Amino acid sequence: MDPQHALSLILHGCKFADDLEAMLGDLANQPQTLSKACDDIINIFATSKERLNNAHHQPLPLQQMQPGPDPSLQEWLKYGVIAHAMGKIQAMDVSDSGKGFSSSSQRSHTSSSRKDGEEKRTMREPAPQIGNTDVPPEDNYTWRKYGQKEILGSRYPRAYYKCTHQKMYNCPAKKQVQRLDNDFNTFEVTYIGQHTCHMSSTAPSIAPPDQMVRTQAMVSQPTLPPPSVTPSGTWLSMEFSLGSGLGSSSDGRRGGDAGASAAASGGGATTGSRYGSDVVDYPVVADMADAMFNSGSSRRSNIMDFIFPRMEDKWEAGDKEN
DNA sequence: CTAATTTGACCGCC
DNA sequence: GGCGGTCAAATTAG
Repeated sequence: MDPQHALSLILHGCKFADDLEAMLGDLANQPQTLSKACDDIINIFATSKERLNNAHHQPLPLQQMQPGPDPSLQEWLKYGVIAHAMGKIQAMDVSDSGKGFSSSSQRSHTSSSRKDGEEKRTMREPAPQIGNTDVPPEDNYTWRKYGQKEILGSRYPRAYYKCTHQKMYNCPAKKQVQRLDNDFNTFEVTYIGQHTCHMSSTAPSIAPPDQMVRTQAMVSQPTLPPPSVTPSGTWLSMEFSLGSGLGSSSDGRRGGDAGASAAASGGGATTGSRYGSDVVDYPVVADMADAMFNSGSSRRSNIMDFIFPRMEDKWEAGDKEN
């Protein structure tokens, strides 16, 4: 129904607002961006209000919003000013204005490690603004996380993966994933060693890193998201799935950090199955939570708490089928 | 129950 | 000695 989409809109608005709050500090010196963000939030809420009021008049399901009726709205949902703002911030942080988010800094350097000639390929993977921001490149291999470490001078931990079939096939392939400290939506992925496991089941074929780069490049293009893939694709959308997953799959997790793993279960693993959960597990959510809630230490739930509890079941019923 | 993730400990290199 | 990388026990998820 439409009200439901209105609700999701509201959630988007809440999230934006929350994100904005978290980024107030960073945006302080960008009044115009702030203003625009406010506009967006206002608009989102206004639109959702309209939706609610005109629910019966013009059903405009979020999933089917085609550019036309509400292009701007769609834009907020897809790329959100805040996302752009963050890009700007990051760009500023990086200290040059040209590069921010979703630029084309695919691979940076290729260096060979000193240890026994193991090849080491490092590449930057800009996390897409659309779809699952949390999912670093997908390379048709399945990885198993075997460690995570705080790296000196980096804000974000580095995660260590090895090929899932390492034991069976003695596959030496490993990779390290780490977010740039000044660019939370850019992953630096380092591949070490080559896969010797060309198994058909999980690893369809030899997938050279290039292919992966292509994949992620495709994903990271904010231009034309495949209409069918991401209905409400946005860097926020996964957080919504997180939200629903959180509420549904767990009635209050263990300690405090329920978010990440819940997101993992709900997050989008596209072709590879495990891979998703591997990486999602310290996803941008956590990252953003870290980066954003740093200042305020406010959880993302203040407003959402009202909304989520009763939305979850609806959502999980219709929205997610994982 | 099995498999994967988490996380502190351990190890080697700089 | 500090740091990055890996191991492995404990824990969690499917």
